[in-house]
Amino acid sequence: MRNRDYFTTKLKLKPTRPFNFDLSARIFSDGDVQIQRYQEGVYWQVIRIDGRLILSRVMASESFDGQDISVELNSNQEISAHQMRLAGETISSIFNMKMELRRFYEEIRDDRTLSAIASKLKGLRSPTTPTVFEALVSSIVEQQIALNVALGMENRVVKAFGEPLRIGSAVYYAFPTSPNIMSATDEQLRKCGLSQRKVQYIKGISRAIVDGEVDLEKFKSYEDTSEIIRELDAIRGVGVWTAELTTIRGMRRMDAFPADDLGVRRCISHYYTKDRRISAQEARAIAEKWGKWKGLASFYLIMAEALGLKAEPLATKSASVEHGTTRELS
DNA sequence: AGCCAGGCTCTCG
DNA sequence: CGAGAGCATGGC
Repeated sequence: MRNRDYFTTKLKLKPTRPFNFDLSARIFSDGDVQIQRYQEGVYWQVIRIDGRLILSRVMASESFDGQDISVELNSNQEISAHQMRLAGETISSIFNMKMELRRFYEEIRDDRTLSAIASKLKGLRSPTTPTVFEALVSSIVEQQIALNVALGMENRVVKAFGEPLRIGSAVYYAFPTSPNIMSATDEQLRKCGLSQRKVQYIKGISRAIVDGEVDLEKFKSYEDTSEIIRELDAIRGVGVWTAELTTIRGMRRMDAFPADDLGVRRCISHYYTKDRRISAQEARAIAEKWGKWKGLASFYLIMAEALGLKAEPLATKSASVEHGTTRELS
């Protein structure tokens, strides 16, 4: 369909159950309106399909249980059926719609603390970036500094080097590709707030990708998550923490467990040791019960803390989650 | 004002 | 080879 100066088309998605779109998208409530954001029931961001930019608007669809999803695509060129299918897969991937959440809930059944939290966050998915590159770059920017500070820097980088897409009177930006980053000067990247070190890491990785020395997408086909972490860790600027976050956020590896992460440690100590600070080793011991789902379990704890869920909720209050903005964690 | 925040590398001893 | 300095910005 032609709408003024751009094309628009719609498609539907059927996530595995249970799926709570509002809860899963809420992490993007504070997102930038020109990059990715969830507001008034609609999530939007630019995705790249066949090298072309498409604005995606995602919302709950009418279905028997209210868990199906409707996506509206806007582009400057006609969108083929093939591209629609790819766009659907990308959106499905962003919200982890194919993840078998029920397996996770079964696995943690013996952990009453986490089970209580999970029952209040039923249907929550952890988000995934469309590319491994995006997860890796974001994680590097987030090293050491406060999350809100890092997110501000990331948004500046996206607006400075990401490709713009004009839809109607609005302009949106796609996350920069490795060639986009490689062609940026150090000074330009520094102006986004990055340290000289991080500029070197990010440009070095981008150059290695463009030169064909590194292929981040290939890691998705690895069977062993720890092998991915080992190889990522060998890259300059990437340590174990960055590698773990990259596998979780960029490859849906829910078995990775970022025990060194300050936020994860804080959440575990909040819900398991009455806020007594714990070592990475203690954190690992507690996480042992979560089996192959340690990464998702960590995400649930972080969301629980962000939403202000009580430590020992058993019974009384309803399972509804208060409306409120949370910090963007993806 | 100064310290710390979801690390990592490089340099010393 | 272990310990420590240095780094970016913003919130407290």
